[in-house]
Amino acid sequence: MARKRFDDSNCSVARALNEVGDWWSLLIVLQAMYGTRRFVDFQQQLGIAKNILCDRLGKLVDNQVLKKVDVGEHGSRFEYRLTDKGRDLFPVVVALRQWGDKWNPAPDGQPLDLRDRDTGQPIRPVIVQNTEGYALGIRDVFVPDQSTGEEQTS
Amino acid sequence: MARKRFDDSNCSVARALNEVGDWWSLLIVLQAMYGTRRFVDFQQQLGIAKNILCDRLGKLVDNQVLKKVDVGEHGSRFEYRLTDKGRDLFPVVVALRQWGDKWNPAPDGQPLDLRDRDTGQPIRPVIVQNTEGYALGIRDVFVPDQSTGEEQTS
DNA sequence: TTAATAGGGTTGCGTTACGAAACCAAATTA
DNA sequence: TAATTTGGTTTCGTAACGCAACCCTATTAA
Repeated sequence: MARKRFDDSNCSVARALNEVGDWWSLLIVLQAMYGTRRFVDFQQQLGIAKNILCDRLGKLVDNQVLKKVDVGEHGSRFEYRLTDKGRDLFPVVVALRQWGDKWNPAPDGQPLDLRDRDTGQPIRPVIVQNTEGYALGIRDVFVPDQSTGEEQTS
Repeated sequence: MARKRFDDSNCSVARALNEVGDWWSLLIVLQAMYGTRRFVDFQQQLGIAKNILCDRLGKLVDNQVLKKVDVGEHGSRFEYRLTDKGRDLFPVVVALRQWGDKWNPAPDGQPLDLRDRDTGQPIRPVIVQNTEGYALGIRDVFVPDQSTGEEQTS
């Protein structure tokens, strides 16, 4: 049977995964954040098959994560650029990177650290915060019951 | 040919996606964060085929995102519980949820909001921050050149 | 004490997606 | 005019997905 889709799921995580939840899409977005814009560059930097890249770029454009721009310059006719929606995946990608660095450190070297362009300082770990900015763990949050507004035990 | 794997990739995002980058794994982790622990509960709440669930739970246990606990109580013999590594995916999941809520809002209702158990206030959007706590976008960060320590243009 | 039920899987099998290589076409460049 | 480059599409073998059916062990009900 067909692979399950989550387009109409009432879970926003599922809907998000429906757009960027496959093997390649997030990596393409990551490359785009590094500045990659052209088809061949994505292909070479990711080592992805062209038909798959084609498919993913198309879907990402359909989902408005990327936009396809026609640039009539010297052989490279199109560029794929991040939209605001795509750029908004920055915290997701950074959080995922930090998780990977922490729990599956690269065998051969130091983790890639991102730094603040202004100060040159490393960035903070991405965390969930309450309104005062304090870190929250899983047990520190709850989902309010829609009907009563009361706290419910998870 | 075999599906591409990223086990030994020097990119930590790729290594992270290798563990939780498929359609179901992150949703399983999400359910676990909601408190689900037993096989049948995962199955019913996610609507996932049993063999797929079996496979994913096994991989998540192999990757130490979940741990399988033998509980000899009244028919339910095993529980799958988050490890510290699994709990550390909290910011990733929350960031993904917020992205999904923002850009693909549920057709039928309000977004699920998480609240601070202590104050009852909604949580903040997950962002990337510099050492002072200020928000950073893609263009505000750079990857220092390993050899020189100099800033490089992205 | 046997039968029924529930939890947790495994097996088969058809459908779909993935991925490498080959092929294609428009636009440049040599 | 020929050779490249960019951006694709096609073909086809392999791997993964997903449903249904079956299986085994404990527990509960009759």
